[in-house]
Amino acid sequence: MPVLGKTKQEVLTEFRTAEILEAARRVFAERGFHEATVDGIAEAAGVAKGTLYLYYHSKRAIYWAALKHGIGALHEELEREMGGARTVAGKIHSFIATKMRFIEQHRDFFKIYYSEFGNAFAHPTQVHEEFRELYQRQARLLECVLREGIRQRTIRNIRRSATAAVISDITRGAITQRLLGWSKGDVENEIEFIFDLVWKGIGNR
Amino acid sequence: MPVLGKTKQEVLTEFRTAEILEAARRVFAERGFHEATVDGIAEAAGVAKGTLYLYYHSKRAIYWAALKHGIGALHEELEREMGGARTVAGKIHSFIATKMRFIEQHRDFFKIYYSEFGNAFAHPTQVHEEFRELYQRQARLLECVLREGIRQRTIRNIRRSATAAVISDITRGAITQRLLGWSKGDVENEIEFIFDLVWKGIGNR
DNA sequence: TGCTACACTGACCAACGAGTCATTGGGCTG
DNA sequence: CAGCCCAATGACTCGTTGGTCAGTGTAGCA
Repeated sequence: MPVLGKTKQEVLTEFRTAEILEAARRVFAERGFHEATVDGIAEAAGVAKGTLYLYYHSKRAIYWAALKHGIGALHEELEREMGGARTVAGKIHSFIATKMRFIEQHRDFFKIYYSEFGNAFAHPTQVHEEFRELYQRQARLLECVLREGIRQRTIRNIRRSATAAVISDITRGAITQRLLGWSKGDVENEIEFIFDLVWKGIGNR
Repeated sequence: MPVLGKTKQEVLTEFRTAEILEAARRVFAERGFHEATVDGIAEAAGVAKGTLYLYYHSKRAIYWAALKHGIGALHEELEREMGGARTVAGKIHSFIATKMRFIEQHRDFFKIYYSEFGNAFAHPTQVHEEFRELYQRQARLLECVLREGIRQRTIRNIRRSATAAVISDITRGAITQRLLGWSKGDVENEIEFIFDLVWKGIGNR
């Protein structure tokens, strides 16, 4: 009997799902998709292997769910933060800053996310397609802002989609370097540095 | 008996090695490290599996050798092309252009190279360390040019290493997008576009 | 208190693939 | 031409792991 909009089963499913996803994120981040074992995830989640298969039909499905969940959370945060900024420069700054800060809080997720770029070369199929979709949704946030900037003449009239890709790439690159421990130093400094470079690069004058 | 500087054995080893590496590059590029099988590589190379183990002691060793070989070739090309350019702007343009063009000729290698960035998260050890070394050797080529530009005042006085990383990242990003088929269009256009953005971003004025 | 439903368990299985090694055969030497 | 050497072979071993399913225990109900 459904009470308060949720049956007992729904509540349970939600709880287990969250538990498993959280463990999966940790294990996949630490070992990568192939080196991670389903047993390992089950142990980290504190359940038996069979239980995982009650909620996800395969190892890949678990991986994919963890990935999607993280991307969703990031996207929401980006929309919120960019929406809060008033100027074009502010929105672009916000994109870079939000993404860079989010990572410090969610290193595990980002390791999965970025390693998926590498893996994407190997799976030319369904998952790959869906991953691209999610990635480009982010790029589109930037494209909108760029369009506005060009209209206002604060930004030179350059190819929007290519420019959005470049901004994404720089941010992604900086984050990768940090995750690999190849660059340290204060995040906030890095944010300002990147924004400055970008803004000089795309701005009018 | 060594004749003309090479024994028969050396010639054979060289031949087999090249043969195997070429096949490995193809197979790893197509399937990724884990999904590729040693049997598959052997078949592609036209030899039996046992033969591979006469020349490399493990699957990883083959992978690593293929990766290193490609990085070496790219580095030589970069040095040559950048050395040929006379101005600072020319050298930076040359870095971007050489790398982007190289890819069109060596897509297989690049797929391995870039997927290694993802994999690097999982192997925090020896290989990872050596990979970083090779990556940073490339960044150093850029840093040198940046130093010169700053001295000449053609480039603003910005953090050299971070800037070098950014230029690498943009190029890498653009290449990744092409490899994944997410961006098409003429390579030469893309080179100009990226160079323009970079130069506006780092230049004085 | 007895019964049922079902979430959960973990021993088990089958497939797979890295790495081995006894055997082969072609080329070179004497 | 005999005989040896050793590169090449590929059937085999054996550890690993994704996925299964018969069995267990407990919460909730009558």
